[in-house]
Amino acid sequence: MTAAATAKPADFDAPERTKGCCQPVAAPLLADEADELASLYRTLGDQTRVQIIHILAAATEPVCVCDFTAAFDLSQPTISHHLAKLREAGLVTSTKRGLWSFYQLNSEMSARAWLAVQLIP
Amino acid sequence: MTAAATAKPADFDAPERTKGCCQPVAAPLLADEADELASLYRTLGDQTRVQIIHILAAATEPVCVCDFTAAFDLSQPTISHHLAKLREAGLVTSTKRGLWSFYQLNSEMSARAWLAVQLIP
DNA sequence: CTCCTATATCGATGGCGGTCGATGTATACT
DNA sequence: AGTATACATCGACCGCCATCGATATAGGAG
Repeated sequence: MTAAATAKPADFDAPERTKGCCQPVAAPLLADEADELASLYRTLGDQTRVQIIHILAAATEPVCVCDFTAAFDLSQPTISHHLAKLREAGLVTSTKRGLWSFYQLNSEMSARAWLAVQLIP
Repeated sequence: MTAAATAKPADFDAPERTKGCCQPVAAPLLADEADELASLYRTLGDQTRVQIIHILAAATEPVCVCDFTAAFDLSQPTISHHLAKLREAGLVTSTKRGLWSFYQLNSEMSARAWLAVQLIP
């Protein structure tokens, strides 16, 4: 039997070739762009950092580090580590005020990052 | 000197308390919701999976696994692993057709996942 | 100056995940 | 039957990262 004569068992055209099935696919993203995107997602791929962003998004003023250490059942170095990750990713900024550090969402973050952050309620 | 008498060195009100600086912060997200969000981000936090989503978003028909193995410089089990991750996350669906498996974006993925996927050009 | 507090940084540790080769499974062809 | 192909699964390895205790830094209080 020929392939063309058989009824199509699904609703999309199967490749006609009987050997190999390769169709042309979209050109890959530039490695830099794909890695930058994946890096953004990876930054947000941690429950604690999601909660930190949630708190910052709801705050009307910069939030003190001590408030984060009080809000999570984690050590102070771990909180500092997560805040540093968010800072390095450009998602938050920090200002020192005496002994305290205050964090807020970075108003100048990339549009892409802003959309990603907005998924957090 | 009293704290109230000093000029404010920044443009937001510092906590008046001299001991501790804790302000009320937003109630944390439910652990399940935060973890689900972080899990979604983590699924997209890999360059290869970003590229796979990019290819699927540009495709007009389901894409054969062999096209992915041809598009990446990775072993076939690794490609299968990434596709399985995307499938478990509900971002893609697969259909078998003879020897071949075809993948496409899951048209029924959650609204949140859809927005996250849309960040990939 | 001396002590205390708040935060950042350092080093070590444990676990998760990307990767691969080997193998299993199912389908097609002879 | 037997063979070949496409894909999934398994087991192991290895690097990255979240976490912690310990320490450094720096600013305020006495």
